[in-house]
Amino acid sequence: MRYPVAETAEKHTKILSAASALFREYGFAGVSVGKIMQATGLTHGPFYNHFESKEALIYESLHDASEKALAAMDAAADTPEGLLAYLHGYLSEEHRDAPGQGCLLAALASEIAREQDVRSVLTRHVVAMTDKLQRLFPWRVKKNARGKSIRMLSTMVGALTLARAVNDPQLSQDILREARDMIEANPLIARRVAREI
Amino acid sequence: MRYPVAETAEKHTKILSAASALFREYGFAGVSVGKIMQATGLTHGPFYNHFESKEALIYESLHDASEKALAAMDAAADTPEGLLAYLHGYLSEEHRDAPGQGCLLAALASEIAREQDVRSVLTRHVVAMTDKLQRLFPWRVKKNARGKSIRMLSTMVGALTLARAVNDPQLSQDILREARDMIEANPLIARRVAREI
DNA sequence: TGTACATCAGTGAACGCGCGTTCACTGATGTAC
DNA sequence: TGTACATCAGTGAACGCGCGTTCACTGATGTAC
Repeated sequence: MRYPVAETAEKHTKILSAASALFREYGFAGVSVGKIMQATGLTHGPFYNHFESKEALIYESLHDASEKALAAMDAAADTPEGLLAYLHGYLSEEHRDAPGQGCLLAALASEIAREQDVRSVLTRHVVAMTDKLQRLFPWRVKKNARGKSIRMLSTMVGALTLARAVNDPQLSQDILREARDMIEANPLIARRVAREI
Repeated sequence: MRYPVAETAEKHTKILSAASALFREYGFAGVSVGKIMQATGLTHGPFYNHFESKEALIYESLHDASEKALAAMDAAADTPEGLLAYLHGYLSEEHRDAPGQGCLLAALASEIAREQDVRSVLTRHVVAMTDKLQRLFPWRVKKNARGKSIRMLSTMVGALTLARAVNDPQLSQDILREARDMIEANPLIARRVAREI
């Protein structure tokens, strides 16, 4: 039967966001088209009314997740203090325990490396994140701001990935704490934080 | 037909090493039992003469890869200079382009995080690597050696993962170079390296 | 040392299953008049 | 404004395929005598 146009568009975005959360939580191979459609309350058939293939959905949902993440970063981190809070949140146990709502780099980078088609989306995401880091942080006045933001992003992604993979709760906590401490050990940040207190 | 005992043991290790390379290159879900057996020159049937299940092979091959990696690290990095060379190798383009022969953390951490059974193997690997780092490096005399080695491992894993996922060759190189520079920026390492030259 | 035979890893067809994808069908919506 | 009908997203059975796993069979090896 025919359905209202508004509902159709709504379902499209529901599929997209269900897919992007499930992919981050279980990986591309770990989520079937049927599971995604089930999460939106539909049967698996009409998936192909919305997307050309699972591959196309992966591409679109990553694009969607990237834009949402960057927008959220903009909203939260419009000041150096806000960015500091954002970085703390990134390296929090809450973020570690909710990969479906979290960073797509930490959740999917290794799987994306094997899928040629979606690497460009991830590349743009990495560039956008390092751009934001160097634009907002106090260290922007220093030399090699881009390099420092790349180092920081590497540490963040690595620490979150390891904190998730390890099954010793204490070690997991330690990994996150060390990465947080490292960020705050930046002299310019330390000065800024001290001023706040 | 019956086969010599020596050959049987040899085939067992061949399956193990083929599996551990293929898993790191294509992920657990990306490699079938048939592909692994094909890589060892056998048909898929006798797989179950050697291993109880694919799950059991994953566990055993990770264990094997971890021990080999730690042994190689021991052999290469028995001096601070050797360790420095090892770290350079870790963050090299050669390592980036050969995930099948490379670090299991960078290749499989996110997938392992989803497989409860094998997280203990990865946990032991992380502990062993940070232990080696803090034991061998000049910074061992300073405070919080464990913390610093955790930070270093996070940066290494994150940088290698991102360098592999990104499809811009220049950006990929920059990520690796920044991580290398970061390691050398450690004051105690810088002093040591300067003395070498 | 030579012979008879039990062993058991490898063979390859077959299994049930879940996957991505297709398709004939349904029927309320939106449109033409 | 009311009626007739074309549209098209959702339904759910079905497809071919590759997966992990099983199994009856093979036949050289290793062993018992």
